[in-house]
Amino acid sequence: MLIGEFSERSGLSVDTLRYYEKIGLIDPPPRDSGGRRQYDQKTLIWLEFLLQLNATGMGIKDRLRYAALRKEGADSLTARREMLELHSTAVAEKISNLLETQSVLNEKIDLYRKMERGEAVDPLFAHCASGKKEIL
Amino acid sequence: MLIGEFSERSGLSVDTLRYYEKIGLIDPPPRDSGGRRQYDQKTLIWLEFLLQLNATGMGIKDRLRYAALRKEGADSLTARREMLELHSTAVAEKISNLLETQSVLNEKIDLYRKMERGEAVDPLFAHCASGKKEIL
DNA sequence: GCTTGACCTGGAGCGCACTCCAACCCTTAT
DNA sequence: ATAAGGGTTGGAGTGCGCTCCAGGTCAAGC
Repeated sequence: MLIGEFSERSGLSVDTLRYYEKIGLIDPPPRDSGGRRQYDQKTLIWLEFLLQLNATGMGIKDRLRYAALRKEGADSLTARREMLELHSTAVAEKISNLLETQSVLNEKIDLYRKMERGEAVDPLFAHCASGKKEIL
Repeated sequence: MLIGEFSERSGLSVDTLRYYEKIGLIDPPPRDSGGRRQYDQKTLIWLEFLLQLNATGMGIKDRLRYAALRKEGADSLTARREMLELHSTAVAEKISNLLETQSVLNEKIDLYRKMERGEAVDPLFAHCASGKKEIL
């Protein structure tokens, strides 16, 4: 599979693919007679996993580290598991933060609805005589 | 309250505070006789809300837009509510993506545990005669 | 044989969100 | 009076993660 097709399948731009290769996230694939990159299915699967790490907020440096461990082979199994466990904890934390903040957001939305109906006044002005002006 | 104290209370660096002022996220506070910024409690509350938007992945541009609406006063109430609703939906999506990816992560961790105990073989090599080398 | 279009390289540029710096000014304590 | 420890400014620099570009090569179809 040439880079164009690989790009479509992975959802990454051609430039990004070459960039990932340059920085070492994916191995340089073999080339065809004309010097063009020939990607295979395995690389796609690997890349998709990388993208999931990415989607959960793992930065390039850590993905690089993970990729480097993977290249070391079976010896790095435990190290990789530990990395993933750490990351999983971080993701869990991120999720709970998001949940918490989302409830703040929804409370604010409710407040706004009430204010729109004139049923509430901006809390930042609740102590004032006139509750007309709002600032939240 | 001077910028140093405000910085500590908000958890933002002094530089970031001045940066936020420069780009318009927070209003220029009044100055004391010596030209030093004097922050008040309200700004702190507002800033904390901004930080929550930030924590849920709202970029500076959108926070700027929200800040601009807020400056318009009560007229922008509905617009702001709509912004928050959109954002809340985005956050919900983000949460569900994270949850999904987290389960992928945990499956992988389990697989690694099994591989470490020799109870499993790398799926990418399951079709091979020798399941010794692994690549996941 | 020529055009078209996808690929190649190295390197520059970009947008975000800060972060740091030099050079200066005030206030306060000694 | 002076030195320390805040504060001020404008502007440059940083790190991340791409993204774009010029100028070139190659393969396949008409």
